[in-house]
Amino acid sequence: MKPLKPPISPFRLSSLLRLQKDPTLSLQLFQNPNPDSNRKKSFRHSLLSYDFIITKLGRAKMFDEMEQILHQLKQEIRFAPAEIIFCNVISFYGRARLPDHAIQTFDRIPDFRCQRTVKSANSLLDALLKCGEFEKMRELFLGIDKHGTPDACTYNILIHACCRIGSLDGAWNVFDEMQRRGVQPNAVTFGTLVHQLCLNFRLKEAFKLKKDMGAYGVTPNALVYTSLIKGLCGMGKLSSAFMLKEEMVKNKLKLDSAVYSTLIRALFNAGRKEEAFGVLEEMKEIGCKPDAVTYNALISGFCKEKDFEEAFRILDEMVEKGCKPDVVGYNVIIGGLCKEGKCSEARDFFEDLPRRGCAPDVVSYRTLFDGLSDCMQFKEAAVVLDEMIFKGFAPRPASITKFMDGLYQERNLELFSSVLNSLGKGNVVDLDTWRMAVLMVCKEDELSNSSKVVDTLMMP
DNA sequence: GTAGGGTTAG
Repeated sequence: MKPLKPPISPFRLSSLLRLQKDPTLSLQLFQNPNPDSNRKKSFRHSLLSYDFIITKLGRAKMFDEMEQILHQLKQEIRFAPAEIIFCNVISFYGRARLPDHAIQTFDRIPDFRCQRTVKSANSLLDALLKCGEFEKMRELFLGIDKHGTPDACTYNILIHACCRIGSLDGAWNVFDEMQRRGVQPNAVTFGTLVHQLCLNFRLKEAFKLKKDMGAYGVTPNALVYTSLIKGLCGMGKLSSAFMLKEEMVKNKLKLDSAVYSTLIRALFNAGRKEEAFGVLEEMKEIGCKPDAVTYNALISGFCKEKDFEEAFRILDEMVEKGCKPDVVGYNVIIGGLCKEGKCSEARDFFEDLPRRGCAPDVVSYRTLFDGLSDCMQFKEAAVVLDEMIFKGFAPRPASITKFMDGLYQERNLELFSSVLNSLGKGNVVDLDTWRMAVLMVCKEDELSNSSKVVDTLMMP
């Protein structure tokens, strides 16, 4: 007879949950902590366990399961959950572009015997920003006093929102407004503004702001420096960028992989590959581990040089060094191969992604679709299109136009009609593209006589 | 782990 395992304690469960990487296994553990036990008495989960499981499910976008746990948490009268749990849930929904879910979560916080403060309001503001719901952001901000006094974080999100819509003037207005309200700008405020100035190639103003920060009692941190370094690199001022890196060292700021990835990319773009390897060496010397972004910069560099052998070698090196290649790196290779007309190889590589433990994302599909389309491999492109629509992704409108135009040039009526069908079903075509397709059909007698195509177009 | 930076596509 198998010896009975002693039942697991809530405390032990929470530490198991913390260590469990797989969200599905975590959920099983949470729902059935004592599989051997016959006791059907419900397990008294700790608040920490709830916290862990909700975070894991949210990160994995397993929202139905997460909502189920939240429902269970609501029934627990033993404790009142901390607000941070809801802040996290709101930001998960924001990242997943589900603004209504984010709003609902915020509205229901009091049902959990938890007091809302400006923190969850800020989380919602940021989630709405990520979803591009600017009108809803405005609404929330106007009524934010119900939940607390706007703090630096609130204003920083608003500044970020202004930057997103390209209004630096608006950002400065918020910057002034926060000071009128007695809220001091902090490192994040300046980091956001400097970054935006650099994006707009307004380096001079960015550097002036870096200097002016001191008057607010804020010193430039690594993020401010990284923005400036990237800005300089973008203007081709590499030696200034390197000088800034040395200034970071002088100011005892830790150099991280972000700084180095920027420099490596810039060196490759400037055709100074050898120096890029020198930078990589320096990283090793100071104990800064290259991460996926660093390696991706190298992969991108090699792809631009059409040196795919080296690009693939970097992938191997990543695996060797224990750095998991990510979807961005794979997308770079797919795009690079397509650009060189090697779209069959790109497709083979794309199909190999699952085996390599990577799920293709919307960029992977779009890149491959565009590549096949450019190579006139319309049949293959159509297969990719169907698959991406099935996955809930959509091609860029310009890609569809180009693709349909190619089919039209080839007089490939059959594929034209079946693609229209897919596009209609997937509901991924905007009105302009649809109009263009109709026009193309009508212009072509041979095609317009085909009732099959007309039927497709008439479809609701 | 309420907010800001680095790699891809556009």
